[in-house]
Amino acid sequence: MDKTKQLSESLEDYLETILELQTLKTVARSKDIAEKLNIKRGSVTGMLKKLASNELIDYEPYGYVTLTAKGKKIATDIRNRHLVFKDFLVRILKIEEQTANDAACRMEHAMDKDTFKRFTDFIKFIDTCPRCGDDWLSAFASPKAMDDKKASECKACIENCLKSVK
Amino acid sequence: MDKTKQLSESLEDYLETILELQTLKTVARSKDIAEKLNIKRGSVTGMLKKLASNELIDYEPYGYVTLTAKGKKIATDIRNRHLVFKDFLVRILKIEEQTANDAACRMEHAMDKDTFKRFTDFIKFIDTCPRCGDDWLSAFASPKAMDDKKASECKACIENCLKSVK
DNA sequence: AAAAATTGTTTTTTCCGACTAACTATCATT
DNA sequence: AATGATAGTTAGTCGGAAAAAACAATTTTT
Repeated sequence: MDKTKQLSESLEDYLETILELQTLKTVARSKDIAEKLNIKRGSVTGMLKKLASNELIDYEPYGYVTLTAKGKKIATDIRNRHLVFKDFLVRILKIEEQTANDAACRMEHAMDKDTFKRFTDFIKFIDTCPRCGDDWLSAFASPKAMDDKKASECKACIENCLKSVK
Repeated sequence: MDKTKQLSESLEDYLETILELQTLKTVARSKDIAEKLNIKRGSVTGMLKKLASNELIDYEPYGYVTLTAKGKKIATDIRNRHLVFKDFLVRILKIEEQTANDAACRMEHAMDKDTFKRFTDFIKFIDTCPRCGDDWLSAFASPKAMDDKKASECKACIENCLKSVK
């Protein structure tokens, strides 16, 4: 069992899709996989075989596809990455839904495990540290955020922040 | 001139590498490109032809490779993305140099232009807003960052922050 | 300038992941 | 149970990107 072996982005996407279908519609059908991934039905079979040969899914011709424990772990992992990046893009950077989703789809493959962990920690930090509350987030989101600010404004802002944590 | 045409990640990596070599060693040699990208010499030639046919580099067999204006713009763009991500990973998330570099290599292809702009704005915001100074960064970096904090600690922290901006 | 070493190219092969088209199994309807 | 519709599979092809091996040009060394 070679833990160092890692999947192509493509195979990761299949796993993610299968997980999604499996939870959404209780079962993953080849046709739906094709639809979600925007590829043709015929392309799916071969990939399913590949996933099966890696013991990531249970699959036999004409049968339904289900994730193995191993496959589910990976799939859940990737979905999680997707959600974290999308959340970051939408909630913090204020990127529009669909654009964020597309970017998240690519970002989810880009970080090693440790780096991703660190990233999630950072988001959590932002979400819990009182020095970056909602007002802070909106300050960034506001159009004039990047303009020069007078020190006085900053002072007022921090005083306000201080009040809210008393 | 089809502006919507976009390059594969692979071709983008070639451009980035050529730019790097060009600035580092004044000239990009096929062999060095291969080395940087960890591929064999023989694979480079074909890609150079492709880049040349897209008018992104000036290239003729056995000659040196240089970026055209068009190619240089793209290359600079990508290098910029690389640097921004790497800086974020190293300076803010405190990821180790080499790991950060690898992740940046992948992230640099993942965001559309607007999303990336927004990301850089966010970093700039973090770097200029007095509510997130160096002490704030270290607070995240410190091992106990993610532990629960007493409100009193937070209060003291913000008071400190306030002082420094007076 | 000739020999040797280095660098660049060509050609052929391989792998991956998709497509098309034809075929087969399964399901739904009557 | 027969018919047709839907879903899944097979087989062959293609494009992209890299590899390997053989060859050609260019430098370097002497």
